[in-house]
Amino acid sequence: MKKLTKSEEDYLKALFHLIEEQQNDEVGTNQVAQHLDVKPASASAMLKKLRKKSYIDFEKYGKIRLLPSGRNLALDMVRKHRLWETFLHEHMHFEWDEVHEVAEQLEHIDSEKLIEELERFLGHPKFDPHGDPIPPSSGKYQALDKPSLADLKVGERCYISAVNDHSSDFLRFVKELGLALSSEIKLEETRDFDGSLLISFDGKKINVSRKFAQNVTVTRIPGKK
Amino acid sequence: MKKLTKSEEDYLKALFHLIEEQQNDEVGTNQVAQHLDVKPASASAMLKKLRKKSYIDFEKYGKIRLLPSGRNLALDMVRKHRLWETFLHEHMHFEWDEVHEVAEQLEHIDSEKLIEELERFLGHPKFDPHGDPIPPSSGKYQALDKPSLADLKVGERCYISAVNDHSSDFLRFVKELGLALSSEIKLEETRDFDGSLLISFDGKKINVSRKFAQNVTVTRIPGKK
DNA sequence: ATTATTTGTTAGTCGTGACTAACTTTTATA
DNA sequence: TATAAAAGTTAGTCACGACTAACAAATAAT
Repeated sequence: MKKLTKSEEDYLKALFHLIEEQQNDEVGTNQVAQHLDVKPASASAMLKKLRKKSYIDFEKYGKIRLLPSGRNLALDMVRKHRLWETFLHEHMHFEWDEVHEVAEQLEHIDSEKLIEELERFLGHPKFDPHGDPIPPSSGKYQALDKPSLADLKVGERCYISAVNDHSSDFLRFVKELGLALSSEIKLEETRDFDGSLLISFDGKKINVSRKFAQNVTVTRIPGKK
Repeated sequence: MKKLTKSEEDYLKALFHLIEEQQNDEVGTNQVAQHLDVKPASASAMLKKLRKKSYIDFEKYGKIRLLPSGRNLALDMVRKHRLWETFLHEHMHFEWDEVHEVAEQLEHIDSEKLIEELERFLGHPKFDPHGDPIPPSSGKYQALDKPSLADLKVGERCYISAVNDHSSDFLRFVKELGLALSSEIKLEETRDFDGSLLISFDGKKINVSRKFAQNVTVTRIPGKK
C-alpha cells in the first residue's frame, strides 16, 4: 500500500463523498474543486496525478470515477474520520458540531495500529456521533491489490500475469497484438493528454489505451530498468 | 498567538531539545540540521525565517538562542508530544518504543480544547511513559506576549509603549536617538543579512539593530499602511 | 443550428521547504 | 601564526500544490 500525501487523501475522500451525496457515481472537476475550496485548475492537476496512479479514471473533459484502489483508500479515510469523531465526542467532551474540524486533522495520522486500537477502545462502534456508519477495516483487502500495466513507471519491465477483462472482444484484441503471458513488456512512454501508454515487446512498439492497461495484471521484473 | 507550519514547529522543538541535552543554552545550525535530518543549508534558511518572526535570535555565523515566545511554543509542542505518548501507552496498548513515531504526528494537531481534555482524561499526569516531565499548559502566558519593534512588517507604523531593557546604556541610547513615547515610528526596511531595521520618525531615518528593536515594545497603529 | 454559458484544461507563476554547489567565516591544529 | 578543518551562508534548483489568465470542449438556450 502506497503512502499518499495529505492532499491526495483529501481529494479521494472528496470524490467519495460527492459520489455518495448524489446517486450518480460520476463527478466533475468543478464539483471537486468547490468541495475542497480550491480552483478548478488546481483540482484538474491533482486529478490527473491521481489518474496516473490508478486511483481514479476519467477521459479528457469526461466525468471522474473512483477505481477500487481509490475507493478503498477513501473508505479508510472515512473510517478514520468517523472513529476519531466518536472518540472526540464520547471521551473528549466535544459537541457534535465541534468534532469535524479536529477529526479532519486526525484522519491523516498514519498508524494502522492506532486505528485498530482506537476502534477496540471505542467498543467497535457501528456509527459515529452524527449517526453515519463507520466502514469496517479494509487493510486486508487492500493488501491484495495487484499492479496493472497502468501502474508501471516509464522504463519498467514486466510479464503479464493475468487479464481482468474476459470479454471476447478484449481477448481477441490481446491476441491480435501478439501479447502472450511470456512476453517481456517494457513501458516506454505515457501520454498525459489522454492517459494512453506506449509499450514495447518482441521488438515491436504499440500504443494502448489506459483502460486496456488497467485490465492487464502484471508482475514487475525487478532490477532491470 | 500565530499559527506555525509543521516545519516551524519542528525546528523550535529541535532547538529546545538541543538546548536541554547540553547544559549550554546556545546551539549551532549544523546541530539543528543533523537533529532534523536536513542539510545545513535548509536549516539556515528556516532559522533566518524564525528569527524574522522573533522566535529565536542569532547573528550571522553566531550561536542560536530561543527567545521567550519561541520557547513557549516549543514547550507547547513538548507538552503535546508527551501527553499523546502517555495516551498511546496507557490506552492504546503501545509499547514504550512505539509511541514516539505516532506522537510526532499527533503533536501537530491544532486544538487547544483537545489537549486540555486529553490532559483531564489522562488524569493530569506529571510524567510521560519514558519518565520525562510534561510541561504545564502555557496558553495563558503566551496570550500576554507583547509585540516589539522587531515584530512589525515593513510599512507598518507604531507608537512605543515601553522599553524592556532598563540599563542606563540602553536608555541613554534611546534618548540620543530622540525617540519618545509619543513618537510615531514607521518601519521602512529590514535587512536580512544582519537582521537590522531601518525606521523613520519625526522626518528622520535611522538604522537600529535587531537586538535593540526586540527591547522596544510597541502599539501598532492600525489602518495606516 | 447557432450562439451563449458552463465546465474543464493548459500554460505560466508563486510560496514553501527541501536540495547541491560554491563560498565565507570561525575554530582547531600544526 | 599560518593553514587546515569545521561550521555557516548564499545562490540557484526542484517538487509540490496552490493560484490566474487564456483557451477548448461540452452543454444549454435561443
